[in-house]
Amino acid sequence: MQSPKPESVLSLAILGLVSQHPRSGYDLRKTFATTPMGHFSSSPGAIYPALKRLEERGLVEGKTEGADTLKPKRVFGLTDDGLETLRAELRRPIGRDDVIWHVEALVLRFAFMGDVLGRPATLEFLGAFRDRMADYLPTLEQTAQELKDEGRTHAAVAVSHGLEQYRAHIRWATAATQTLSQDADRE
Amino acid sequence: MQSPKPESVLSLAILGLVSQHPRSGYDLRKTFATTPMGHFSSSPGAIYPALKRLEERGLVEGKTEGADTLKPKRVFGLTDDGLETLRAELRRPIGRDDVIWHVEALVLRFAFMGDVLGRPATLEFLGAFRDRMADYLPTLEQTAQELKDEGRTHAAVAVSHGLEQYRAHIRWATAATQTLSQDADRE
DNA sequence: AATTTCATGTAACCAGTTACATGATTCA
DNA sequence: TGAATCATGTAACTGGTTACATGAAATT
Repeated sequence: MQSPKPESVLSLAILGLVSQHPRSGYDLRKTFATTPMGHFSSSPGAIYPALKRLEERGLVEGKTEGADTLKPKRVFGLTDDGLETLRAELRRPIGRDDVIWHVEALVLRFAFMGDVLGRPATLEFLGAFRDRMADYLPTLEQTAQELKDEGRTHAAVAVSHGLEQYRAHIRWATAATQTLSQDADRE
Repeated sequence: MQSPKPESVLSLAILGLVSQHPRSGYDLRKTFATTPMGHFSSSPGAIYPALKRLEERGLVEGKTEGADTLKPKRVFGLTDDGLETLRAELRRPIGRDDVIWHVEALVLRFAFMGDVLGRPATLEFLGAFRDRMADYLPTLEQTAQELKDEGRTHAAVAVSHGLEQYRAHIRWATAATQTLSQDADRE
C-alpha cells in the first residue's frame, strides 16, 4: 500500500483545482472548457460522477451554498485527506511508465506543484523530469537510426516525431528550471 | 454520414498494421509491446476484443492457420471494406479537435500513410498538419503572455510546456516534408 | 417572450485495464 | 523436467462519451 495507485488524470486535475479554491462542478467544467488546461472532459457525465467518487473517498467535501434559495449550489473543497492524497501524488517519483504513458499527468502535477509543494520541490521535480526524459531518448534515437540505415525513411520520420517531442520536454524542463530559479522571490 | 466517425486509436493502429501484412493477435501484442508504436495497450483484454469488433464490422478477416494442428493460429488481414475504411480515415481532413485531442492519432495516420496513400498525399497531409498546428499556436502564446504579465510565472511556465510541444510538432512537420521530398525516388 | 447561460445531474453505451484461465511449444 | 515463451481468450471492473432531462436566472 506504499504507493496508493496514482490518481486518474481527471481526479488529479479536480483535486488540484479545488486545492486552489473551492469550486462547483460547473466551475470545473468552465475551467476545462475555456483554459488551456482543457485537455479534459468538461462533460457533465465525467465531472459530476468524478466529484461523487472523490467525495465518497473523502477527498473532497461538498458544501451546499444557498440551501434556502431555489437554486442551491454545491461547492467542493479539499479535505485534509484530499490534501494528503494530492501531496502524495505530486511527490510520487517519476517512473518509466510515467514518461511513456502519462506525460500529460506529469505536466499537470507540475502545474499544481508550485502552490502545494513549493519552489524547491518543484525544481527537484523538474530535474527528475528532465533526467527521466533524457533516459528514454537514446532508445528512440537508436530505433530512428536503425530505420534510417535500413532505408525505411518513412518509418524513421514517424519515429522522429517522438524524438522531437522528448527533446521538447527536455528543453522545456531546462528552461523552466532557469525561469523558476531566477524568479525565486516572486509569487 | 459524410464523415463516418473516426476510428479509435487502437482500431486505427490495428487496421494500419494488418494493412502492411496479415498479423495474429499475438503479433499485434508483440508489436505494441516492443516497438516505439507502443503507446498502445498490448494487453490481450484490449486487442482480442478489438479484433473481434473489427471482424464483426467486416474490416478484417481472420484465417485459421494450421487448423489441423493442435495449436491453430488466427491471422488477420484487411478486407476490401477495411482498406476502404483505413483510406477514408487517413484522408479525413485535420480538424481543430484532432489538433487538440488526438495528435497521437494524427502521427499514427502519418505512419501508415506512406504505404496506403503514397508520397504526394503524405506531403499534403504534412502541410495541413503544420498549418493546423500553427493555427493553434497563437492561442497558447497569448495565454502564456497574459499569465506572464500578471506575474503568474508558474502558470505561465506550465502553459509554455504546451507551447514547446506545438512548436515541436511544427518543426517536425517541416523537417519531415524536407526529408520526404528529397527522398522522392526511394522506397 | 425568447434565448442564452447557469447549474446539476442520470442512463446507456463503449472501450480499456487488470487479472484470470488454459494449454502447447521450445529451450535450458 | 521445469521455465519461458507462444497463443488465445474471458470476466469483472472502471471511467469516460453522448445524449438526455430538468429547471432557474439573466440577458436581449
